[in-house]
Amino acid sequence: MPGLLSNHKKASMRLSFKRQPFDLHNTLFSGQNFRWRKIGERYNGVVFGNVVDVQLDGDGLEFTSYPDLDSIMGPLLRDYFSLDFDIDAVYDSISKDNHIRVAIERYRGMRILRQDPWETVVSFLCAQASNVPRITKNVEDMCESFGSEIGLGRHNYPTPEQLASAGENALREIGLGYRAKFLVDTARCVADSEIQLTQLRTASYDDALASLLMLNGVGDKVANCILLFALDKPSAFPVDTWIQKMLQQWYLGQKKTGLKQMRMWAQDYFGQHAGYANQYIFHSSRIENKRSI
DNA sequence: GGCCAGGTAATGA
DNA sequence: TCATTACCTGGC
Repeated sequence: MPGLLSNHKKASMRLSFKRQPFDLHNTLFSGQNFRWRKIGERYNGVVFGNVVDVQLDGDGLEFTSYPDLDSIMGPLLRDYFSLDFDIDAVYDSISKDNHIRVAIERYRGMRILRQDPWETVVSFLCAQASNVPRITKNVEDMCESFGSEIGLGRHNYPTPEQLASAGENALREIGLGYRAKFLVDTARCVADSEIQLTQLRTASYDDALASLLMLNGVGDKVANCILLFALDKPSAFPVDTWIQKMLQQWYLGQKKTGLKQMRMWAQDYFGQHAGYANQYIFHSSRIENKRSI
């Protein structure tokens, strides 16, 4: 159903980007965010409290938004999609060997989104020991049950206050399992301003990591996802089971090292944009694995 | 019908 | 510090 928003807004807006590679599909479906849906040639998602509908248009991104004006959403989406980010410079800096070069070549243009900190905390608390279909369902159910309705059939993430007052049992009822307690505990911390997530954008990597680790249910992996996808920490390097396997296969062999040690090794090896290397290794390993099943 | 998921916290050595 | 294990639930 293309033109989903056409009853509400006829105008659309186009954001151009300067001939840098941009792979919209793999950006939206590489496990950074779980709220985008492919509808025909277009992508429908919820960002900044709006239902947004986007499509690639040559070297530009065409979109419509509801309820806010496109002119307000334009700059926000330009930032969200990192359209002005010099991705080629990053490729140069992380191209340390053929493994990573092949991964980059395969998914050239896949970008790391600059997401809302709170939403990213919630997403990756839901993601632990789970899988993409289930995470997607959990997140959507949570938004429908506890988040405010926008219209066009979509809801916002619950705010920290909404999630805290929902309570652990209600979250278990919609299938979050043991993650329910982590979500409620963390929501309370944020609602009570025991942690200022957005301020962590200007903190150092080490300080922001230490702050996030104080949240119940946030360990090294989840914290690094939040740092990379929402808190402007390009060297963040989340080590999950996929990354672990690939690092062992490509670089470290089977010798046993702790996950944190692997993370630090990779940050040292790939440098200040290690997070981009992580995203390409993760995505290619997942696609490869799917093919072999 | 099991096994294992984009982990973490709580144990016990 | 390091290795184990319980924890919810649902894909596959």
